Amino acid sequence: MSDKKTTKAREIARTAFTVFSRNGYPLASVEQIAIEAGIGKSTVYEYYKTKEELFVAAIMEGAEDWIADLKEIGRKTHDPVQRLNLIADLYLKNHEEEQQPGTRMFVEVVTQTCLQGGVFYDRPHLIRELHQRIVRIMVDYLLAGVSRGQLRPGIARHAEKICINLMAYLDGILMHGLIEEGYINIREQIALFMEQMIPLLLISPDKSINGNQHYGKITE
Amino acid sequence: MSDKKTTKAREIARTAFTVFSRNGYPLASVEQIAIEAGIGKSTVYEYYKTKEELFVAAIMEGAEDWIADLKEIGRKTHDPVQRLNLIADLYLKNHEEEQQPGTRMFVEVVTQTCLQGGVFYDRPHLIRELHQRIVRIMVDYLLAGVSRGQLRPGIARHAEKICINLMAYLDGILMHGLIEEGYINIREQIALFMEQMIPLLLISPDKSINGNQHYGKITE
DNA sequence: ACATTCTCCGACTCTCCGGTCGGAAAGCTG
DNA sequence: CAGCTTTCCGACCGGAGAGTCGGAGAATGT
Repeated sequence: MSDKKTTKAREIARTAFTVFSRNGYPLASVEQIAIEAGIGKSTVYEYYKTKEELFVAAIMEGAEDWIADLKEIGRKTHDPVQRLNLIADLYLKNHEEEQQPGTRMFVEVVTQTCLQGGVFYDRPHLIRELHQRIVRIMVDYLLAGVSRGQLRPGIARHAEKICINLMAYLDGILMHGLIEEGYINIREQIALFMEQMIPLLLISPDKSINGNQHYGKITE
Repeated sequence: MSDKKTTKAREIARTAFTVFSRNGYPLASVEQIAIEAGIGKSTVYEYYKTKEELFVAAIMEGAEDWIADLKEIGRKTHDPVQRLNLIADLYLKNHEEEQQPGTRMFVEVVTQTCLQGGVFYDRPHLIRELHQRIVRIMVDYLLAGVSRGQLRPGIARHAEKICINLMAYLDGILMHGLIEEGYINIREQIALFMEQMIPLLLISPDKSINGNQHYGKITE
């Protein structure tokens, strides 16, 4: 019974995720979520006490998927450069997905975290913990690259900063992609960025040999 | 009379800007804006037909300030590296300002542009034009740097992409700053980024001489 | 001082939506 | 089938806020 209940609760949270990402928290009505989940509005309240609680559940559901994808990369390859490129691909995949729900939800999270009266305004730790779990995974990838002798030892000290900067860039470019849909070519933007960034991390100063071939050369 | 009227209209738009940036579009009530502007709610409607129209005016008011600051940089110095660092400083200033209204408004603009029912959802051209004006200014700075022989000619071809990437990064890191207030040191993050980025643009491969001294050395 | 216009706003309406409640339907037990 | 529990939901409540309206009061003109 309780098992059945949590399954249904997660189902509702998934539907909620799509509706929240499409309309944003304030404009997404519980009724609309209920309709798309094929249930009555009151039924939603059997599973979640408030709209806020439902939103938190929806975010957590989405975040766990994201983190799972990130960890999957670590299993797919042990080459640090490959890993970085796959991370960029993960963002890119999000961008190319219909409606870009992931990016929109990221924007929504930022809004709800920093705005007075936002859902996460009084629970910033929830978001911070997610953020740090993600950073941690990426830092581990960089450090593993140093251990394997492929990345410069010097970056170990800045590993966290580097990862945060990478995330910031990728989040930022996807947001610009939302605004300038069709005008900016996100794939090329990211390719250029990675092509410039990765050589800075490599142990060999000879970029032409170890350079990033993942997206093909962009610069001359 | 008409002159007086536009002055007051702009005054209202400025107040609206602070309220929208603090509470976000949906939660900011016209009444609250009226209170903070020291006028009655109905008076607001003398100047703006709808809440949406007021929001657009508020955004435009803020954007013009931002663009003016950006142009000011071009007048202050003609050194391209200086200019880039001053652009980063402009973002940083925004971050260090109380409440970070600029960043919040950027988030709000993204939300209102890409969400169904958002204010700019049906007028994406307004945002796109602003975006392109900003990109254009930054591109001109890069091209001027190439002309003066300080930046590599090769970047001219990618100037727009480079500027968009820089903006994406800066916007992204400020957003992460909103989430992780106090945990991430934005100044150091940006310093690291600029320190890595600028040498890639310089004509001389000798980074130790021409390197970016603006924030001081971060890497070893 | 009177008329006219302009600026302002208090009080109202109307709609939307989060959340509740009481009871119907379905499922389980014996 | 009868009794009990669990799951569901239609109908309602209350509050918030966008936008309206009619008139008060100030400013301007004559």
